[in-house]
Amino acid sequence: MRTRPAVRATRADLVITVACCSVVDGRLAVLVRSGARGALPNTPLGDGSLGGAATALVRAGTGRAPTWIAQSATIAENPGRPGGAMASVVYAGVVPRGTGASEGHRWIPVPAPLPGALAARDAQAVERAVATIRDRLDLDPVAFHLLPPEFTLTELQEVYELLLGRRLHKASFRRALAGATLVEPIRDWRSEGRGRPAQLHRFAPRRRRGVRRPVRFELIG
Amino acid sequence: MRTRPAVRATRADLVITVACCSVVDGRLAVLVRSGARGALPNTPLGDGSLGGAATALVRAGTGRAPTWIAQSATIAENPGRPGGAMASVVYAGVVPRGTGASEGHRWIPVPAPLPGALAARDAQAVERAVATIRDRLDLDPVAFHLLPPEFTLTELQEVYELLLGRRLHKASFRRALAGATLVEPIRDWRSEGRGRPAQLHRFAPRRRRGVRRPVRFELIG
DNA sequence: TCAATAGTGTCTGTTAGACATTATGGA
DNA sequence: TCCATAATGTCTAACAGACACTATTGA
Repeated sequence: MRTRPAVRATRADLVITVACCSVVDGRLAVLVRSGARGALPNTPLGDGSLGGAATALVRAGTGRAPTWIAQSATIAENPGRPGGAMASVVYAGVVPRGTGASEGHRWIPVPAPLPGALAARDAQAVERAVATIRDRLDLDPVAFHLLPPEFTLTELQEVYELLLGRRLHKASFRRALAGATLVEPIRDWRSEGRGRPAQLHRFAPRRRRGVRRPVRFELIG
Repeated sequence: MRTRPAVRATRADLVITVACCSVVDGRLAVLVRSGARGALPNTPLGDGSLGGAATALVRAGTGRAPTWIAQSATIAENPGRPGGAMASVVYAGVVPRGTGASEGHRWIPVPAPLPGALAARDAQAVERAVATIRDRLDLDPVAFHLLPPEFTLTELQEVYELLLGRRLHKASFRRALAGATLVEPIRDWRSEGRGRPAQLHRFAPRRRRGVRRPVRFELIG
C-alpha cells in the first residue's frame, strides 16, 4: 500500500512534555517557559528514561525535583507528516505550594484566564494532566505533594477542592481523612488572622487493610 | 554534558503496541502473534494517528475493529541505547467474547498460565492495559464491549468479575446497574442447561444527571 | 463584646452487602 | 419430584451530607 521508503516512515521524533502543577495565590497553576505565548517545558527524548527526562524538566524550571510525577498521555503531534508522525509524551508533575519559577519560566493559572495563553496542543496537554491528577486523587494521595511538610487540614481541603474543581464538606472530609489514617497531628498550631488557630498536621500514611470499593456505574455525559 | 551529536540523540523509534483483550473460555485473554513465544501485535508509527495504528493492529489480528480502545501507557523500550531511546505506546483494546484470531495470531489467557509465555516487556504492557480497563470500568462502560449486543445480566456480571479480578454481589450489582440505567431488557429469554431462563438485555445507556462521587482516601499498600 | 475560623457531635437519607424468598425452567 | 439458576424483597451496618454547636483566637 505504501510507496514511501519504510525505513524513513518508521522514524519518529519523540518529545517529552511536562505539565507541572502547583498552587499559586490560591489557584491551581502550571509551569510554562516564558515568551509571548507560554509553552510547556519539553525536550526531545535522549537516551534516558521518559520519567527521568520529565523530572529534569521540572528541576530546570523550578530548581527542585517534582514531589510527585506520573505519565499522563501520549499525543501524536502531527499525523500525516511525510516521513512519520511525531509524538509527545505528556507527564503530570506536582511541586509544593510556594515553589518558585526559574529564570525563563513562570506560573500561569489553570484554567488559563484568557484563551490563547497557551498553544492548543499545550492547553490539551494541561487538561489531560489535570485530569490524570484528579483521577488518581482517591487512590494516590497526590494532594499532599502540593503542600509543605506541615499544613492545616483546611489547607489540605483547599488543595483537594482545587484539584477536584468543587467544594467539599468539611466534616465529611475530615471523617474520611481520619478513616484513612493518612495524616497525624503535630504539636504546633498556626494562627492566621482572626479565628481559632489551626492544628498543624503532617503526612503520615499507614497501611490499610484492603478496602475494596464498590462497583459504580457513572456514565459521564 | 552530552558529547554525542544532538541530531542523532533526538531520534527515537516509536512503536505502537496493542493489548487486545477478550473473554475466551470464561477467562480473560489477550491477543498475541503466534510464535515460540507469543508477542503483542506492534508496528512502527507511520504517518497516521496513534489510535489508528492500534485499531489497524486489532483488525489485522481478529478481522474486526475493536469495540473499545484506549491509550494505556508509553514505555521506554531501551533507555541508554546510544543514538536515543525507543518507546512503545501501549493501547488497551477490547473485542466481544467469541471473536476469533486471524492467521498467525492466537489468544492466551491472562494472567499467563506459566511465566515466560510473554516477554517481560509485553507482560508489563498487558498488566498496564488490564489496569487501564479496570480503572475506567466505573466511569466508562467498557464491560459491555466484551459482550455481544444481547446478553444476560449474569454474563455481564461475569465480565465485570473477570476485569475486576474479584467476585461481586449479585443483588448489589443489579441495583447499581438499575440505578445507572445502562441496560434495558428485551423480550427474549435464554435457557442455559438447568435453572430458570435469564432475560436478555441490551446496552442502552441513558444520560444521568451529574452524580458526584464522594472523596475517598484509599491508599493502596 | 463581636467576628471569624477551627473542630466536633448528632441526625438523616442512601446504599452496599447479607440473607431469605419466590419464580421458572430442566432432569 | 428435586435441583439449579434467575430475580427480587428485606434487613443492617456504614457513611456522606446537613446542621448545629462548642472552642479559641483577633479586633
